[in-house]
Amino acid sequence: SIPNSLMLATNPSGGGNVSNGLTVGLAHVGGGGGLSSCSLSTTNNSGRTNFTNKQLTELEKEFHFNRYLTRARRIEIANTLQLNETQVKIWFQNRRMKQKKRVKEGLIPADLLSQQH
Amino acid sequence: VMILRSRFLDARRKRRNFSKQASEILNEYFYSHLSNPYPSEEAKEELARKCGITVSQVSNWFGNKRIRYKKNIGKAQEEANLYAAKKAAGASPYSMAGPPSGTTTPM
DNA sequence: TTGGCCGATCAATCATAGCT
DNA sequence: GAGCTATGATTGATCGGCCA
Repeated sequence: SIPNSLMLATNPSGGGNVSNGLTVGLAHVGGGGGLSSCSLSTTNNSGRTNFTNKQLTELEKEFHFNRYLTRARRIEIANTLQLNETQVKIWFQNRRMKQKKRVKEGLIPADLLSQQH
Repeated sequence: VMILRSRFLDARRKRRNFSKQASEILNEYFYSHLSNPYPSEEAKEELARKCGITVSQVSNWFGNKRIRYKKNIGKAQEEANLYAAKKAAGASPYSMAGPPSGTTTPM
């Protein structure tokens, strides 16, 4: 009867990181030399993927070109970057929220939110 | 963990701890709403205004606070008691509008 | 009914502040 | 100044709600 209590890690609007099956690329956080310039992302024990610099750079590049992805483009990017479609979709979703937040805080011009290529 | 990424200008590098007064206000709210430590957007705005920080910072603070409180309830209990006592004493210079919904033994 | 998006949040991690 | 803890910020991913 206390749905919003922190007890049992429940919360009002979901969230939480129940480890899912995402295991793209190498399935371990390399100990020593795993530089992010590698093309394959790694996944830590909690299931969180560590995107590589290359993947992030490409995703950013694509985002600046277009904030929304078509299904076809998503598949293309996923294949190119060796990520799955969901990861690409979620990345763009998070990226849009990040941009929105920055606009709200006046860190970047608002007209970026309406730009479309 | 060697993922350096291109975060050279990461805002994390310039962080400043909030003022003691701001922390007091946030903690006061948190511990008086322990059963539901999820402030509404309006409450966040009011907290942000009173603390002199942004709404995002308020959200970050509550996100961190909830997680860290859960991770160490025992340690936090001490802090909880402190704010509970303050509340009981009525010495709440940073009172928020709206009804508190917390207790000291939830979560 | 299905899939994408939004908004809020979680959880892990990063990087710095601050104390010993 | 080194070492360690506290703390604010970031971000991949999840959850519920909304909509076409």
